[in-house]
Amino acid sequence: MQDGTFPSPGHLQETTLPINAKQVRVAAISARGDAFAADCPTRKLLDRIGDKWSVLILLLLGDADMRFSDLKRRIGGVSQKMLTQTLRSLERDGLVTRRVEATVPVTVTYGATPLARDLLAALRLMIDWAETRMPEVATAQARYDARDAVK
Amino acid sequence: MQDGTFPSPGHLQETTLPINAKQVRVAAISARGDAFAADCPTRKLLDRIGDKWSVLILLLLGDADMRFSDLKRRIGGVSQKMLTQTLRSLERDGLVTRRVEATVPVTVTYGATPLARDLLAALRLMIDWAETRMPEVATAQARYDARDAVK
DNA sequence: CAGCATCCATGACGATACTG
DNA sequence: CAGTATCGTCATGGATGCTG
Repeated sequence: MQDGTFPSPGHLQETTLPINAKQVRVAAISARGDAFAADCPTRKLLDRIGDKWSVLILLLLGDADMRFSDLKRRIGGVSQKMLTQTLRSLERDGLVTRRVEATVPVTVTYGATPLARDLLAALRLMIDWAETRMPEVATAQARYDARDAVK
Repeated sequence: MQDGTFPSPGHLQETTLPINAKQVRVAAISARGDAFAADCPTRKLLDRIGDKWSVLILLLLGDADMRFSDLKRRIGGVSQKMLTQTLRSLERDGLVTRRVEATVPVTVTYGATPLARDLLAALRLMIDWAETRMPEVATAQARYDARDAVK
């Protein structure tokens, strides 16, 4: 607590009066949401993007609306529980729409919202990087491990 | 803009264990690198991007080289253990450089590699989305929770 | 300053069984 | 078909103490 560089976490950014220059700087950044501050809600977004399935789901729904079973079939290794859970979270965040048709059995179709479509540009760039630069990462890992093994 | 297809680096391997025969077939059929297959190495990249601190670290190092203590000070809430651990992983992946100066006490400076700089474009787009669209997400959450509370 | 080693709580996640 | 409910496991990551 004596390092006191950041305002104590636990609450959303408050209207605490800046006392010194450092806090003024932090406050200025926070005006737009500072992902580096521990108490910024942006962290929640990173956590969401960071979970195991959100990105894959969004990428699929970015191409076309899909039914639950289609998503499950398309995403290798996802459990029914996690697919449901992740879809609920994405729906809650306003990134995914859920449409229910009262057929028998019931038909549920998911889609990406306009909000999600803007995010998709970034996600596609990310996946694109991952798929094209993967060999370089593998090479770097091999070299690191080799050097590590020698020692 | 979006073509819906990913460039094919053609890095299909059978090193990871498949879940069942059907998924093996799916992975084998897809001529393009398919991030949706359970055994695609791209998943590993997503996991890395997805951990709690990698993105924040990379974003900081994308702006300027930084020392360990600077990173720790700048990233709110990160523990020394996780900062070290994440930096090691990033270094192993060839995304971060580590330079040690034999001063007393020792000085360690981290930086982003060219490989990481290409990824940074995507990460910045992502953070930018998060920081600007956060209000819309918050609104969506509030509405979802309200509807949920009624029932 | 920049770590490493250890203990431990949390919760993310998978497997399984059941339902409208 | 598209879930809900429950249980168990395991990795993530925080707290703490020690070091060159």
